[in-house]
Amino acid sequence: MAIRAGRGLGQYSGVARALERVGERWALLIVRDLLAGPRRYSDLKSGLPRIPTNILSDRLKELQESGVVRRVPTVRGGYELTAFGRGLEPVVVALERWGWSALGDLAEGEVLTADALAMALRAAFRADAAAELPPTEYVLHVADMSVSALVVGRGLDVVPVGPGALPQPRRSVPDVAPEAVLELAVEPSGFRDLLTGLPGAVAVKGPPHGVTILDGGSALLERFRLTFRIEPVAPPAGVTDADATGDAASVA
Amino acid sequence: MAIRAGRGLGQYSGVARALERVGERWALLIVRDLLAGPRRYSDLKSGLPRIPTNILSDRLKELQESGVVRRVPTVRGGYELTAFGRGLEPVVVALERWGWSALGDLAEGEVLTADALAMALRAAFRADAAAELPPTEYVLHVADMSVSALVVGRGLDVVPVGPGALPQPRRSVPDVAPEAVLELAVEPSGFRDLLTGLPGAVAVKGPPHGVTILDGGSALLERFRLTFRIEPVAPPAGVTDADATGDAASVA
DNA sequence: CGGGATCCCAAGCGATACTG
DNA sequence: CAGTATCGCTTGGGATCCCG
Repeated sequence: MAIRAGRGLGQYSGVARALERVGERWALLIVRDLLAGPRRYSDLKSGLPRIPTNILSDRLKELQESGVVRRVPTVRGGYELTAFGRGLEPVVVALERWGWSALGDLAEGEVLTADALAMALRAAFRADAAAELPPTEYVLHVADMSVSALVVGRGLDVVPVGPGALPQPRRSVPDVAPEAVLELAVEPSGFRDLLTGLPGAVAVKGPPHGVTILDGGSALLERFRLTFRIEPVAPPAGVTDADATGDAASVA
Repeated sequence: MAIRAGRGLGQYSGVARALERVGERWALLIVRDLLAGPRRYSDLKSGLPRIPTNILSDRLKELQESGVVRRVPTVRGGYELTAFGRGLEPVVVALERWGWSALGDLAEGEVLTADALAMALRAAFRADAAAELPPTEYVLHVADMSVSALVVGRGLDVVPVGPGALPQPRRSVPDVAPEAVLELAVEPSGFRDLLTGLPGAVAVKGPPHGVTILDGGSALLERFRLTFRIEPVAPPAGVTDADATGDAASVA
């Protein structure tokens, strides 16, 4: 048990305490997926293709000991966040927003999962802008998965649709029928531009590359872009050698 | 290139990109300290007593390659955050707030540094409450170090005072003379209660244990507690055994 | 068949020593 | 003071195997 002494960061600090609990590799990605709802072991594994199974098992055990994750009693292999674990949402959202500026292009072998998509939408959500718009449902199809985002007032509820596991009935927004529905087919490459682009650009240039409107008008797409937007923080500047941040692709 | 294959998380996601850049051990603690201002190698080393020097060297190199950190040209061994790196403040603040709920007591061998203190104050800052209070300076003495927090309207500027390195003249708040100054001597143990306690408690019970007013009245202490407060998110509940998971100190 | 546990190897981390 | 070099140990990665 003297091992534990080596693990601590030796700091009496909230940041250090947080990192001791969820700072290990893969831990916050597991939390990200569980923020979308309860998941089974195999769901987590398939959503995180590069994680070795023993590491996933270890992390889940550690996260349970930290009080971040608990097992779902009724479901074999089911895991969910505790209230304490759900408190990590601001952390994950902040990471998502910051990392967005360094997203670059889809690299080979990288996956885009429904849970990652859901978190991106949560991080991009503008409650202030949404509050002035009528209740709307946005359905996004990316590759082989789909997510539905229901926006009512300042509330947002994102649920993965399709092969997602453990269907959760809880909708955190009031049960109102949306005034309108926008349905988009999005290429993984166009997904970044969809959330990054400036509002108003649709009216001028139409949908970004890789985005097709399946249902709804371009006015609804504009509404989407007012509701969901991630402001780039600052370019990863000052890099001496090449890094893979290919944000130069979008020629202005 | 093959190196990257092993390191990458294989996810096209902002969270994954962020973790690939600042998810390594110690990285976010280095960022935390640099958020307080430029620091020299030795400052970072002494603020992070448990970090091996080669790891500090490696992390600084990696953070420079990621565009998070740059060297201060005029100072030997000086480092500072880039604009991109300063964009991590919401991440660090969110971690600080969450980790605060799991802070526990000061464990043996743990240090409380001025930079950690400054980040705690930043995370605890309530701009809404501060906006309705007159400009105030708060000086905290903890162990052998001191920090000064100047609050003007919704603005906050925290500077470590004393043996801190690279004195930075920049004050982000307007240069107003504070209407009042509160000076506190705080034990490391009392520091947590000072930021966690509910407002109003001072009037009833006086200062928390381990907090002594050196200058200013208890009304100013109440002002402090309105201005700086970290709401606990939720207890690290649901743990099977004691909540001492992660720390070796089994002693209560 | 899904949910993990066990191996082995490589890479990362930690402590110390050493150099410009 | 600001790192680099080296070494043993711990951890993560990948494949396999076991158990219900």
